[in-house]
This record gives sequence, structure tokens and C-alpha cells, in this order.
Amino acid sequence: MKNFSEKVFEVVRKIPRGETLSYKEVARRAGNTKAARAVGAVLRTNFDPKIPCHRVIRSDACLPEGRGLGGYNRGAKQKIKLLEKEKAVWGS
DNA sequence: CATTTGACGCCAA
DNA sequence: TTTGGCGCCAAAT
Repeated sequence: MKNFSEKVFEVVRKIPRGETLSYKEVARRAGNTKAARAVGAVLRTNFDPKIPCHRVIRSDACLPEGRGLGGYNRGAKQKIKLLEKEKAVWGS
């Protein structure tokens, strides 16, 4: 049994290239479906290039850019760029 | 140790 | 359909 943050790191690390998971999904895999918020808090605090946190997006990311895909410790701009580069498709 | 903040999500009006 | 409010969890102050 690991701490929530550790589980989150594992799940995010397991995300295959070109795939995207919502915070809710990651939280669910981590053990708490309602901990979507906590997932963001952990990812924001812990920097780690081994963890493609840019593949973790909001559930309502399909909405107008006003909300964006969520934040990113390296800049939301970079996050979107990476997703596009990975040919990842999330909503639409 | 208690309180506030925040990369979220869903329900109600 | 769009806007507002509530709930949940973990980390920071």
C-alpha cells in the first residue's frame, strides 16, 4: 500500500504515448474517484520528467479554451504542444 | 496542529 | 445551454 501521491505517479507514468487521462480517471485508478483535485495538487508539487503529467487533462477539456486542459508546471502552452506532438486526442 | 489554497468534477438553478 | 455553488483530497502556510 502506497501513499496517494505515489499511486498517482505510477498511474501517470503508465499512460502510453498518444493517450490522455482525465484527473478523475487518474484519481479513480489511484483509489479515490473524488480525489481528482488531489491528483492535480500532487502533480503540481512534484516535478518529475519521468512522469508525463502533460497527458493528464481535465474532464471538461473539450470545452472552450477558456478553461484550457488544466495547468502545467512547465506552462499550459507547452502541455498543449506536447499533446499535439503526441497526436493525442481527448475530446472533440 | 488548524486553516487556506488549488493542475478538479458534478449537481442545481 | 450557460453560470453558480458544493464536495472531495492532498499539500502548503
